[in-house]
Amino acid sequence: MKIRIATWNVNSVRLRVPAVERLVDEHNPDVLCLQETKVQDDSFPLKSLKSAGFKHIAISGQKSYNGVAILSRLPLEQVDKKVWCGKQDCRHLSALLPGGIELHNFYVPAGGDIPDPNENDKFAHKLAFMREMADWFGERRRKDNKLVLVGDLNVAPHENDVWSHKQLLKVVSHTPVEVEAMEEMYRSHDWTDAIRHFIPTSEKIYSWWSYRSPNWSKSDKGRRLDHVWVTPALKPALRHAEIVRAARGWDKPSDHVPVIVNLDVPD
DNA sequence: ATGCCGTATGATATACGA
Repeated sequence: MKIRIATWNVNSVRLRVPAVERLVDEHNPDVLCLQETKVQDDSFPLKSLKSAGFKHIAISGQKSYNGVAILSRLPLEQVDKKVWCGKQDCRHLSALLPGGIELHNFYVPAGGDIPDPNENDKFAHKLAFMREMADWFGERRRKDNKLVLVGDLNVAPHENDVWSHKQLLKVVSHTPVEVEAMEEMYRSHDWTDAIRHFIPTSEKIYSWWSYRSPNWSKSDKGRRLDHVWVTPALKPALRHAEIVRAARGWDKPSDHVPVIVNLDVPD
């Protein structure tokens, strides 16, 4: 069974319905995980997105901040959300897909400006969130677990996941303590970074470009914050990965672009 | 080091993003 899974931080789903429709037209994902939907569940644009082809939709949203959703052409079972760091802040949704694939969609806290957990509660929250993720998956580690973890993880781990490793070493998203926390997450279930599985670490790739820099493409000061990971049981199923860079240049763009992975799972 | 811009909100300034 072939399945095409995408993740996209849309920065307001209500403003991005036309962009989602365009992604469907041009890239046709079977499953699309959204972050930063920024809307309460009763105002989610359910009808428009069902019309776009996603019959099965799971949402977890709140007013103004955060919010995640899973849009799917395929049935979703065992939809669940977990409380992380004791907060009900709509940063996670999971569901079981056909083929026994357990999908987890995350929006990891951005972490604020100051990369010091003693001075900045948001940075402390980010590190605690990542450690809790590592612990949670570590406790559930099984050789045959078919897990896919996607989302805006708000960390660009490799040197070539940012436009300038040296200039971003003290900038939240690329600091050594965050990279170490992410490596602890990788180890928790021996995850494979599906994007870097296909694109060597020698090549610079990004999934986010700030709204604040005009001429984002020419200056190209991006970071790779959006990820798709799979557990060892799914590594042989990996077929293709792509980052839809062009989406940053669409009308009314998000500052993040979609990241898509193809899997071929034995029936 | 700063500003740059976009989004949401009992809004016309503020919080947040990263």
